[in-house]
Amino acid sequence: MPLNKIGMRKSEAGVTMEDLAALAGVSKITVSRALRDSPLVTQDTRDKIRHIASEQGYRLNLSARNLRMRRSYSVAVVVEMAPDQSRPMSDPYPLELLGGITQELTTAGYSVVLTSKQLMDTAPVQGADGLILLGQGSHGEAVRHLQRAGLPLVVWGAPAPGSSTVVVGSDNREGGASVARRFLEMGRRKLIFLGDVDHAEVQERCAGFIDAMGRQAMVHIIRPKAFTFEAGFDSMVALLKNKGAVFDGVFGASDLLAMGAIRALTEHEVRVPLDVSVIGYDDTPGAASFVPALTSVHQYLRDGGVLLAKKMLGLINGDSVDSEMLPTLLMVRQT
Amino acid sequence: MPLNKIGMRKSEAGVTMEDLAALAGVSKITVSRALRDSPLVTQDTRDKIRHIASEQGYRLNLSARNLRMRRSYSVAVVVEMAPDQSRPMSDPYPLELLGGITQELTTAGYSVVLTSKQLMDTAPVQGADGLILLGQGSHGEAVRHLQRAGLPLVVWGAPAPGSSTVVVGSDNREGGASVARRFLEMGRRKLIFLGDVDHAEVQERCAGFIDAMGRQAMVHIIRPKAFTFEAGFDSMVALLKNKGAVFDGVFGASDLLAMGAIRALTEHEVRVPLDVSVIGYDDTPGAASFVPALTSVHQYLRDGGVLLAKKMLGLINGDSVDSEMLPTLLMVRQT
DNA sequence: AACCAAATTGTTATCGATGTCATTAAAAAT
DNA sequence: ATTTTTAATGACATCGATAACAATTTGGTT
Repeated sequence: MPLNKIGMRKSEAGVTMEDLAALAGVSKITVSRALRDSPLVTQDTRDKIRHIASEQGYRLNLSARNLRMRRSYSVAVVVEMAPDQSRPMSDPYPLELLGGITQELTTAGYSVVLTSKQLMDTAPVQGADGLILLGQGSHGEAVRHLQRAGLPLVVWGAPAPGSSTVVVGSDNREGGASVARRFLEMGRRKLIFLGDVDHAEVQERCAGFIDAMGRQAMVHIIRPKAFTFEAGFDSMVALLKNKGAVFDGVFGASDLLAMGAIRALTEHEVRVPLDVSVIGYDDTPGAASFVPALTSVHQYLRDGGVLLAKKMLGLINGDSVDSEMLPTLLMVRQT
Repeated sequence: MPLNKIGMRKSEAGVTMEDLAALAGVSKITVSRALRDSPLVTQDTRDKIRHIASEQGYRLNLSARNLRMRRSYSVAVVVEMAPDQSRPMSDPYPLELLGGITQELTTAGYSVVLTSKQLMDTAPVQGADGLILLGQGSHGEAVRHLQRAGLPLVVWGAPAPGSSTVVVGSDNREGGASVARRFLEMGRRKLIFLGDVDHAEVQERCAGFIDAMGRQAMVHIIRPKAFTFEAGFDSMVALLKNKGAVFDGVFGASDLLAMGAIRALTEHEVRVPLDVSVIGYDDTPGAASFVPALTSVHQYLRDGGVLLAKKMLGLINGDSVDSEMLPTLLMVRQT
């Protein structure tokens, strides 16, 4: 081990396996084995080496290991990190997904490298062992472009019919269906679906909603462009102006849309939920504390993140991996 | 260059500088220099090498470079990624900060590695060249523990008086002051501050608010524990029950608190902003579309992220770096 | 033409960890 | 006691890039 004049480890340079080897009186390969719990080394020496290592504050040099292993042990996650109204995933959501992803991947010994679409051609991304895409939908050129790179790829969102891309998402179809069942239970038969069905996930919610409803109710679709409170408010005001429109239930494709709708209804003397029942989607933190407390479809986003990560590890590992949808839960509250 | 039987580059293994060197008829160090735009190599050979590189789809092996450079060129960012009501930063915010950080660091050639508090002892974090802490306040044992590690550290939040930690945050004091000025302008003199002043950032907002107000107005402080809509609603209801309380302005330490307060006021036949004016903090996406549109203090969080990153690069670079507060902007709307 | 300075390019060693194959020590079998 | 197995450890080469220094070429001078 390199020593300086006063017998200390040379500067802050960091302890290497070689240093540990010298201290333990073994070769560095033995140190390597010991630290990796290889059965090729005696329990005794293993313990001794581990002890010295922690004593010396040894840290594995990832660059060295990764170079040798010809792997980066890192996964790049692409998120859109600028605010954008035209998204159904309201903003807290990517963070929860990220939480799940990070937990799972880090525990498995991988680094999670954060990027945005614009930065995808940079070295850290290209060197990653895999790529997770959040938020911008599962189809579109972005995905196709990425697949060409040949990297393991997992996407959050709604699955595209013909595509072989591995997609993880919450089961929007079933989520929509659960709302339908709730309305039926409550005897609501003239319903409004509020949301931009051009968006894949919203389309699923709508489809599940209508399918489950069958011929038991009428559904009218209104398509605001954004997913905001304001959009919901405006759409509902417009609808209320049309005296011919009669309805007793509104399904908003996002909580904000639903809240905006409730506000509009209330201001027009329509009582929620007495006259009209309203259900939202996402179960945003605000939903429970809204007045009246909003009934909403909850998504297990942290679990979604964990699952995304598991699929990614599977792909990296060469397993065959399928898309998977997570269950949702209808949180019944006042509306 | 290693060739296989049919004269192709060996498998997917990846092109190395050595391969490029062989193709260009130079040595690999020349390739290295050319790709780094070193002035030590002729324009001609540089062009030739760059051309071959892109033709071959060459990618720099970061592990190899980092090993050699004894650096990781990565910065770990610690975020709390589970939802938590006791935070003033409402959830979208970390994401915007992350956006700014990622943009700046990635552009500077660094990877952004995501972690949470629980995972801070894992290899990717320990190997990082620096650490950015978001959200959990600038003081507390977490920071002290981290500083012991000797890594460059930058924190988002309110600066602690005696501490030498580099802190970046938005100027909560000035934000509070801007609210005070607005109330004075509107002739409001009996004011309520709504927020948990135990929290450092909120305390600053409150202090700036009261200071700027001077003796021109009375301020009564109410301290809900959470930062939610509900907390604001409940606090306000409690206050309204107390018939003795007279006030014409409310400053909420978060938009949700303010919105909750407005809701409570409205339900008690108090007109906003006619009878009572309400101002929030954060300028959440929902603020502008709230009905009535909420006046709120806007923070430039993306810029904050960029600044955090710049400070970090400075520290890594050995520069002396100071804490810095970002300006805020009062978005005057209806309330 | 001879020579020196500057501009280019190349050689060798190195970063820290790990796979391969060789070697030694210990245990088991004859 | 000697050979055979088995277990434990070690020497060497290697991953891909770069710094330090050496070698070569080029151009300009006298």
